[in-house]
Amino acid sequence: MTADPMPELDPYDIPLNEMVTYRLSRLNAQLSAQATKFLKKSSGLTLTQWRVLVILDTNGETLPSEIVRKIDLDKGQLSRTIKGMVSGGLIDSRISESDGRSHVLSMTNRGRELFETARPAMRERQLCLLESLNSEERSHLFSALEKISAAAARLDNQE
Amino acid sequence: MTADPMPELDPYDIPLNEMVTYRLSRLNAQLSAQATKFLKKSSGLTLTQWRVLVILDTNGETLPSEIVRKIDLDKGQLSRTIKGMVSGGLIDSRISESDGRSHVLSMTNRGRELFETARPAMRERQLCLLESLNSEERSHLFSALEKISAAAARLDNQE
DNA sequence: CGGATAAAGTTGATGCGTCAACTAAAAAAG
DNA sequence: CTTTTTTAGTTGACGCATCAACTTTATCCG
Repeated sequence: MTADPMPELDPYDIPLNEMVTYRLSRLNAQLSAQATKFLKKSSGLTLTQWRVLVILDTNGETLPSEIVRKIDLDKGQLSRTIKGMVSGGLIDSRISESDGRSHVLSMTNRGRELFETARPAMRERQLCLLESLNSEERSHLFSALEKISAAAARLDNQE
Repeated sequence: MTADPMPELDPYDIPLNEMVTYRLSRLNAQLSAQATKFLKKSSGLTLTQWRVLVILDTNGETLPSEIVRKIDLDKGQLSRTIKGMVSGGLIDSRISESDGRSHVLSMTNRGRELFETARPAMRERQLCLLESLNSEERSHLFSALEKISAAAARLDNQE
């Protein structure tokens, strides 16, 4: 547990004791800005709209509550996103017959069209990112992310 | 809070065709929400305010433009953050004598006080997160993040 | 059955992150 | 010394992320 050389850290220029968290946040910002740009250029979709369409594509008719569970999206944010997508004609929403609280969502033709427009670039991008790591590196990465997440969860609980 | 801790990956039809990016965004969300909570509880500082104070602590008097360069913060966001910090008495801002455009920032006593209040918990947290990985895992992680970032940059450039 | 409880969504507030248009001041170019 | 270009910072707009309060509808349970 001695100090080990961290790549690219100027000793006197380390901002926060935040190296790990800071790195993650920068990379995430870079990636999501890029995804946003790709989507905007190809289809005008936002990232959240895209994610909703991905779910609808794979699952068919879906409830907002399922989406919340699947991608851990805040239900408030999702509610607003859905509102926008319905009024933009990307999806339809109808009240479930079996549960008056639930809204059944489905893709419209227009939604499908935009989705298919965006898909190739998104797929290509995903592939390019994945291929920058070999499978060992990838599994190491996922394992490290998992460990950090677990450590964070422990911190949350011990409070 | 994840629904599927590790969604099964079908290499052909990737579920959220976003595995890497999605994972990173979730972990980042978890970490930054936690940092926000820690700060709110200990000192009432926001994450950005905290980062600015960290810089001022390490560097002493600093210009906004330097902060932008150091932590890659959007200058608009920084401008607003500074405005709030000045009006909250956390920092002082005076026009530079050598450059009428530049604002020299410095921590006030109150800013220092809040900073020192928050620091122990933040330090402890950072340590706990770092210690969840051994030094080999850590260097692998950083290297993987670097590779992904480079791949993303290549994608940006080839456009 | 009827009251407590939980789940599905909606809405408001706040912070973070990015982009673009703008002002003012400094530096470079001519 | 003026014109042009950069740089510092401000402001507005939008999307993403979280939390909290609230309404409506289902469900649990005595």
